This record gives sequence, structure tokens and C-alpha cells, in this order.
Amino acid sequence: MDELDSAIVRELQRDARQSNRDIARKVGVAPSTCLERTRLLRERGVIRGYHADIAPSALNRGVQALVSVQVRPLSRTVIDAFKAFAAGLPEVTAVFVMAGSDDFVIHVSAQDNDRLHAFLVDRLSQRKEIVDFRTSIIFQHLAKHDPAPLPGA
Amino acid sequence: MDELDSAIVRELQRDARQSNRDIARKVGVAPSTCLERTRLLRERGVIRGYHADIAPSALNRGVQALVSVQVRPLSRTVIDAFKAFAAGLPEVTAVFVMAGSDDFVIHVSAQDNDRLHAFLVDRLSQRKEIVDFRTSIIFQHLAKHDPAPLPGA
DNA sequence: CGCTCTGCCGAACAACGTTCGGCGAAGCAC
DNA sequence: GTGCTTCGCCGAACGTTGTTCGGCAGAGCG
Repeated sequence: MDELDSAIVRELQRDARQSNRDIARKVGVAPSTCLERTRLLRERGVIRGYHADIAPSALNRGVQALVSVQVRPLSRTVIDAFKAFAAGLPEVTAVFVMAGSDDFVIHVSAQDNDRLHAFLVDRLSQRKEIVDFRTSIIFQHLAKHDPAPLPGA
Repeated sequence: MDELDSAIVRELQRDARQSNRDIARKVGVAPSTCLERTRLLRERGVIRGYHADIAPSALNRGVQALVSVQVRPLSRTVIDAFKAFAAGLPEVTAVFVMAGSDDFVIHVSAQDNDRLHAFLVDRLSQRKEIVDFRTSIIFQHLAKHDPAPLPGA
């Protein structure tokens, strides 16, 4: 992970669909070199994939929420099972396994408030290991897809 | 947003760096048609961008947390200012503007616990509009980059 | 000093992106 | 039904790109 790798990664974070030649030119190496570096980054697991960022409303996901969940007992079995369950639900877009008073935070999106409510009542609250959950609606969601490098790192 | 558009979007969510020809073949149209559709999706704002998914540890972001923040007074001025402030910090990877008992949830990542703590104490708690914040460490973060379509949507 | 290894380069060829003219189906007025 | 218009898809063509590979230069080392 030298400076060249970082530069390539930064470019791919910014725009994953620009041509390898463009990236090579921007980072100052030959296209073949850039391609080989990218291949290695992928192989090493640094680059995990390339994904289009889609407007949620276009996917009929106009309403988003964060759901904090407590499960009991706090055993590996229960945690893994709930994690797999949550990750498998189509309304769930992300699962955070947490330390602190909540065991999970689940990022959920649905077409409208009614369907969000139905999801919570019909799907989520069915699970017996859940002892409590709180839902907070998301008004806005700003994601940084090309974060500035950390200071002093 | 017909079935063809959806199929193209799905493919680009799955792998944004596959060739236009591959996508065209998978969704069953000519490459030129696929390209035109993709161009329109981008123009309409359905596709907002293409980004590489990078392993956080490779970016020196081994520790992640969700920070729930309350600010006062709850005016547009204060909310917008804090949102811009948070989004500008390099440790911040996402900002959620919330309804409910918390006004913001901030997704933060740092190199280690010390630097996370330093960030919270030196940067975040400096802001006078913050009346309270709670930090929860993230053990695991599962993100679904190609979510299954919503049922009945 | 000479050897080896590593990583970068440039050329070559197959594959690709992108444009454009044309064509067929759908919708509509009459 | 018939003629007209419009729209979206197709396939060909051309410039550009991805990908491979042989070679070379510099670093490290004995």
C-alpha cells in the first residue's frame, strides 16, 4: 500500500467507471502498470468491489430508518442467527453489530411509512430473541464516497 | 424505470466495472441500447455515481463507531451548520439527519481507539450547539450493495 | 562486481465504447 | 383499415481501450 496504490484507490473511490488509461495518466504510470496494481489490490482484498450508487427513491425506497435492536441471550449463536436473519431481509440495506446498550443497528428502507411499519411489526418483531427495538426515521443521509485521508495516518 | 432499466441498475450495483457489452448481453439488448439507457439513468439522477468499495483497514480506519448527537436550538441554521461541519471532517464517513430523540447519527472511523477518542474529545465536543452525544463502537458492518428488490413494489 | 529479483514500460492485438443511419412496431387521426 | 409520425432498438463502423508479454533498468545482496 504505497503512494501509488493509494492514488489508484482514491481514483476508483471517486469514479469506479473511468478507464484504466485515465487512472494511469492521473497517477502518472503506464496503463499496464496501473492495471497490474489494480489487480493486486483486488487480490489482496483492499478493493472489495465496485458498485453503482443509486438514488433510493428510484428503487422505491423513499423512507429510511435506523432500528436499534436488543437481543437476548447475548450468545454467539443468537447474535449470528439474528445477523443472518436481518441481512437476508430485502428491506435491510445494512447491519451494524454494536457494542454498547444496543446490540444491533439496522439500516432499513421501504417504499413508504406504511410499509416500513408493516415490516417492523410483521417481520422484525416476530423474532423471539428481540427484547426491545427503537426505530428512528432518517430525514437525510449524506454518504462520503471518497473520504479525505485521515490526518497523521 | 421499466424492467430493462431495473436490470441494468441491478447489474451496475453488483459490479460497476463490468463492460457495457457484458451488461447488454445479460439483460438481453444490444450494447448501443444498453449504453443509451445507462446514459439516461445517469442524466435522470437514478445513477448517482460509481464507487470502489475499499476495506476500511486498508485506509487506516480499523475502528468504527456510530455517534448519536443532540444539538440545540433545533433551528435550520444550527442543523445545516452542524451537518456541514460533520460532513467536512475526515473521520466522518456518513451523516444521518434524524427524527426522534437524536438529531444526528454520525458514522465515524479512525485508525485506533485512541484516535477515535481524540476525535470525539478534540473535534466533536468543541461544538457549542451539541448538548449531548453518545458513542457506540461498531464490531461489524455488513453492507448490502445489491439489495434484493422490495416485495410488492 | 556480477547475479537475481522486482516492478515498470511500450508495443501489439483482441475487445470495447460510442456514434449514427436505418428499420420496425406502436400510437393516432381520419 | 390506411397512412403518418414517433420512439426505441439494432448493427455496422471507427477510434479507443483492456490485456498480455518480452524486455529493461534499478535495487538488493553476496
